[in-house]
Amino acid sequence: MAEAPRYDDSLTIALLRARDAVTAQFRDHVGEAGLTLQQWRVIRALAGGTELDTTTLASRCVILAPSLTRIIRHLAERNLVVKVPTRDRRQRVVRLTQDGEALFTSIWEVSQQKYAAIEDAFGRAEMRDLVVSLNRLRACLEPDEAPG
Amino acid sequence: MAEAPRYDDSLTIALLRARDAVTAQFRDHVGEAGLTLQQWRVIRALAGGTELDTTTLASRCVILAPSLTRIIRHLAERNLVVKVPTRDRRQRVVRLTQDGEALFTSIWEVSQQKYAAIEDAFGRAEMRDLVVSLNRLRACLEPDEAPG
DNA sequence: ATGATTTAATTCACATGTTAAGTAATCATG
DNA sequence: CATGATTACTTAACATGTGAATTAAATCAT
Repeated sequence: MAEAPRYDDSLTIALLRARDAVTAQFRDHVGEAGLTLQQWRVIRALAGGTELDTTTLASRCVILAPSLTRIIRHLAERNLVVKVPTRDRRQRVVRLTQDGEALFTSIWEVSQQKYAAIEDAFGRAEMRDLVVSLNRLRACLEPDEAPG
Repeated sequence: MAEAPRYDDSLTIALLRARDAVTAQFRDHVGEAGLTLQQWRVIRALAGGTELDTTTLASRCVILAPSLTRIIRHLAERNLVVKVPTRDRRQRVVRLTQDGEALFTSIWEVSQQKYAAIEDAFGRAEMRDLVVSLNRLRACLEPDEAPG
């Protein structure tokens, strides 16, 4: 039990709290548009006509496949995404509908402003360094990972 | 739409991925003991006879109150925690049972080893800097927060 | 070509995340 | 001491996180 790090100093807790603090900056705005943050990540990944399969979407949005299945079902029920036919019929490739693109546009600008506000508060260079550091941490722990 | 950050560079995604990578180091070991990572955070916060109310636990473990209610119910059903009587009967103060302390002990040592392995892989100084940076980020975004 | 294997998603079951509403105990005040 | 406000939790309802099992389609090895 000798030299346990103070609970507040633990990397796990620091990551959790930082993530909570950052996502809190966006949750209200995205929520007013009727989306969860996870749904927003999916829509953002598909913006601009991008067509993606479930596996790629899951990787880019950091959402597990079973969750993504449900999220896509929700978005499809609201006519925000549609399935795209594919050669390999195991794959589920989706893209945004016009409604989906419009919803993206209506959220994107303010979302960028809020991102910029975080940069202003924290420091642009510090933020760049932080992201680099986080990505290096991930690379250390997942040595054999294809770049997303 | 001009100068959107590349998706991989976004702070949100970097935080999500880093968190996933770090928690993945612990999930299997904690899971073999029959605990989720959230349950483990609660047990860790209570280890050594500490008695805590729901609000303090929620803050320290970065778990929302409704989730904590269920987690404590689960842990109580398994006889790992018990309620402690209080003057203010609105509060729910809990502590570990003997079984709970024993379970903590059985997990803690390996957990520390895994934490040390992350430090070795990433660098001790870099990790200290990263945690400081994450906590500063949180402080920037939540200016009026009492220290946990 | 055909059966074994692999791959891509989905489904299932249970746990947690999240917001809003509800409940009971305490506090502040007249 | 009565009562309205506040506090500490809990419930409820729905969405996502997570691992295991399942399904369907493509690929591989003969």
